[in-house]
Amino acid sequence: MTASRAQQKEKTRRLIIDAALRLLSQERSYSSLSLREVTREAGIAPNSFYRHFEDMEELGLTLVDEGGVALRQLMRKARQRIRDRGSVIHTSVETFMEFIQKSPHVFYLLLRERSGTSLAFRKAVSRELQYFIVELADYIQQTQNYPTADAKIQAEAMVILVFNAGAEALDCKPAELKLLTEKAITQLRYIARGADIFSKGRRTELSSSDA
Amino acid sequence: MTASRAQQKEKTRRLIIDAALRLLSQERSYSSLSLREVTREAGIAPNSFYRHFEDMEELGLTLVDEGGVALRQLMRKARQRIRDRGSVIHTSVETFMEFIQKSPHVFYLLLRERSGTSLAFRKAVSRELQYFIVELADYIQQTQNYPTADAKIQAEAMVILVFNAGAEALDCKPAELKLLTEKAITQLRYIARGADIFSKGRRTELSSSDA
DNA sequence: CAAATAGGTATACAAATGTACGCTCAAATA
DNA sequence: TATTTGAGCGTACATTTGTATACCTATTTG
Repeated sequence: MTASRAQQKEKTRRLIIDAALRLLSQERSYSSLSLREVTREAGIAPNSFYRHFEDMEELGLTLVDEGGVALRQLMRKARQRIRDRGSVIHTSVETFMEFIQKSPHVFYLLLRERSGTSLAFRKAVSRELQYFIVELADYIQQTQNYPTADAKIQAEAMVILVFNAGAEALDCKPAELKLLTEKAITQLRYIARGADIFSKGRRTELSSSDA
Repeated sequence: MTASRAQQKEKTRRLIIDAALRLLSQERSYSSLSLREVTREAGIAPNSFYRHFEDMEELGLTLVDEGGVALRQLMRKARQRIRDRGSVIHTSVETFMEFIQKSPHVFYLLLRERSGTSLAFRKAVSRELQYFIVELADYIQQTQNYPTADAKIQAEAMVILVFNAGAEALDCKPAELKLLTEKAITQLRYIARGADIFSKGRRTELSSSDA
């Protein structure tokens, strides 16, 4: 029952990843973490870090990827809920807010590195958000059959606003959380409505030229 | 023609402020600056820093305040332009994008500290953004006479989207900048349109109960 | 079973940081 | 004019950092 070398290594790797994630908070950004700090928290020697990651940047990108996975799981859950209860906007926003409450550490990372100092990080976070945006745009396009470009612009605005609401949620008392959620929902409804009006003209143009 | 003591002190203070601002870039956040680094850039001794600021946080908050002043100047300019050429949305977005091109250092600061690790910083940036939001909400309320709460929610969404477009602009080639601006304008139009539809019902309710 | 491999550690060092202490000397005050 | 004040500097020190080098030892390989 001795663990294989690969298994043991993976285990330590996870120690590092979890330690880094644990250290993230509203008062602590990833870029402010030192290598030694992470290894200390993980309970290993500083040098052991290098057996798993080239440097802190590589670990960071790994964390962003992990965050992306968590986000996509969330997305799947939201889709399920939408099928069950209808109301895309309401369900999406609420699911996202629940996610932030449940795993804030991941959100700290994504929120900050999205506008951080490392281009690699910014790109990585942006890539994760694109999954959301594309998926949402698809949904919009299917149910409303807008032009693709319009749907994407709309989806992007929505994701940004929800993300922003999440950021605000971190600083607010639980009592205000509901209000905040409602605000985001209202904003998304504005967009949905507005985009609908704007695309209506072009949509009919398209269908008549298609016909 | 010898400088008074107070004048000299103010001069050095500016050296520090300007040095810090100069060090900010897409690759360098305020929180990553060291006190020594700033004084080195300013051309003074490390210890002299303390004659002007308690610590780096105090300097940072000063910078945010300065940034706020710059923003409000910009806002005034935008208002003037709107009077001249009409089209609130188009003019506002373009003015803001010009600002980011012209003084990106201030924007680096606001962008990052808005979601940074210091509550004091987050509050400071939020306060600066509120000026924008309130002003915009006032404008909306006056020209469209919506309920106050609705106007504010709408204004907030708009400011966030413009701010976000600014952040994206930092990473994009000058050629793509125009496209990005147009995207933001479209998003704001969605919101304006959508909010209009939504508030229409309530607006008539109000005026009939007033009459 | 013997040899090679590789995850983990201990020690060590140069670099950088925040800041305490004490000094200088020009401007302000009395 | 004599005294006080305070901005700016130089030195110093403890702390933390990333990482180079060498070593140990359990697993894997031949």
